[in-house]
Amino acid sequence: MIRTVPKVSDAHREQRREQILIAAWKCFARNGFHSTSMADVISEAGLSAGAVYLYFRSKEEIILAVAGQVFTGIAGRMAELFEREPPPSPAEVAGFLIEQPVLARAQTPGDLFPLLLAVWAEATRNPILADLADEILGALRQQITRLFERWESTGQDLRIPARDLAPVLVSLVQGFVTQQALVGNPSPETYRQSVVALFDAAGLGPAQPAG
Amino acid sequence: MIRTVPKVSDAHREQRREQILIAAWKCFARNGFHSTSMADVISEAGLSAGAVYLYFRSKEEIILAVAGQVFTGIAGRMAELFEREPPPSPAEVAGFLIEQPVLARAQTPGDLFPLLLAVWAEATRNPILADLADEILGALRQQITRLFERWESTGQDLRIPARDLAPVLVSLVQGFVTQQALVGNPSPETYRQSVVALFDAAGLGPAQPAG
DNA sequence: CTTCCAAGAAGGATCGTTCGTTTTCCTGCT
DNA sequence: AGCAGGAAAACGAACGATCCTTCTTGGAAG
Repeated sequence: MIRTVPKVSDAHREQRREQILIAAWKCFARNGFHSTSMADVISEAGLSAGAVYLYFRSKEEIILAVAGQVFTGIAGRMAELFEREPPPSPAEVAGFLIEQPVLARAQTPGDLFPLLLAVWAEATRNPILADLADEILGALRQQITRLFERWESTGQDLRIPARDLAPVLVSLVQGFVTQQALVGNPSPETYRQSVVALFDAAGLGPAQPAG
Repeated sequence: MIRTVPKVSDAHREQRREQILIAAWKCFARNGFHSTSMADVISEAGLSAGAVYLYFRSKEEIILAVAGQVFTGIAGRMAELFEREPPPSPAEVAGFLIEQPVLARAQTPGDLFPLLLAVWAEATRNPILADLADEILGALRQQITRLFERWESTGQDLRIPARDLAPVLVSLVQGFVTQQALVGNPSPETYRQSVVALFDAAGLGPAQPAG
């Protein structure tokens, strides 16, 4: 009986997909989704057109894969924060949330921040990305909300409904990414300090751990 | 002597340009810059290809014109705030800055917020737009900074350097626009109240208008 | 009649994708 | 162990579609 055996292992196959995604990431970060051609991605990956289309069905599929990595990559970085005990203060939460994209930026193949702006813009018109953005953003807000509620349950006074304050935290991150991508400042340190100082002044600190 | 007389007045000519820009605005807000074809703009304007190219040299020129309107339109709305006497508190400034894009959104031909995301994304790779963004954002920050300094000079305590707090205010607006464009919430009222409450709690209120 | 605006078909270029061919590498037999 | 067979992977030229732009033609206004 004749059995067809995979030419290369699944691991190798997954590695090839990663190679293509990294190339696409670089191109998309540099020129956005619609100004990079498949020829750009193919050239950056050092492969041929036919090879790339063995691993991805279309350009759209590559876009969705990269955008998905961007979303889940950043969201995944936040996970640790939400498990902390005792619950950190809003000032600490804000400081942490601002730090993460900066750390992620240093580890990505292409500049994360312009790519993030491209993903947000694309999510306003691509239904699949819109659903993903809704899911990720909703989960992030909900986890921040729960963190605030836990913080309140330790006897602290939030003064603002937790679910209303969460989007403000998210804004502070999104706005920082936007301004950094657009004009390259303010610096992460300065910005984080200002935000933390604001929350401290609002009685939503301290950075001092309760204990 | 033969003199060439304009067939239509300059006013009419400017009106035609506006007609095309409004059509382009709608298309760009719906599909972004690079996913709308000139055929889309031409069709939306109810004109012919040849006619459109009588008033604009290229698609790029239309993109720059629309993006310029978006930038200067929003920046222009803020102008009144910076003239106020006595200087408004940071809480009032924040509330005002958040309100303006919402008011502008109701007056634009197409949805302003997705278009704004597209403009920001495009500004990260188009040098001309990058310069414009740098100029507009820089001016906005500087005017906010000056407003804070004036507020401090009335004896109030800002607790954070004015030039460091300004980008935080900008972030709160950018983040709100981003979240509204992505998931349609939070509502302007809820968001503005939360931000104002935060600044009030930080001693940067009151939101009560002077007068 | 002259002049200019508008129209829309056509041109030239680029794009995403496919497909026939070549190369590579695993498998099974000698 | 080494060779032959074959299937999968890689290549890259080519295709059809779409894009931006131009240019010729028609018509309206002064």
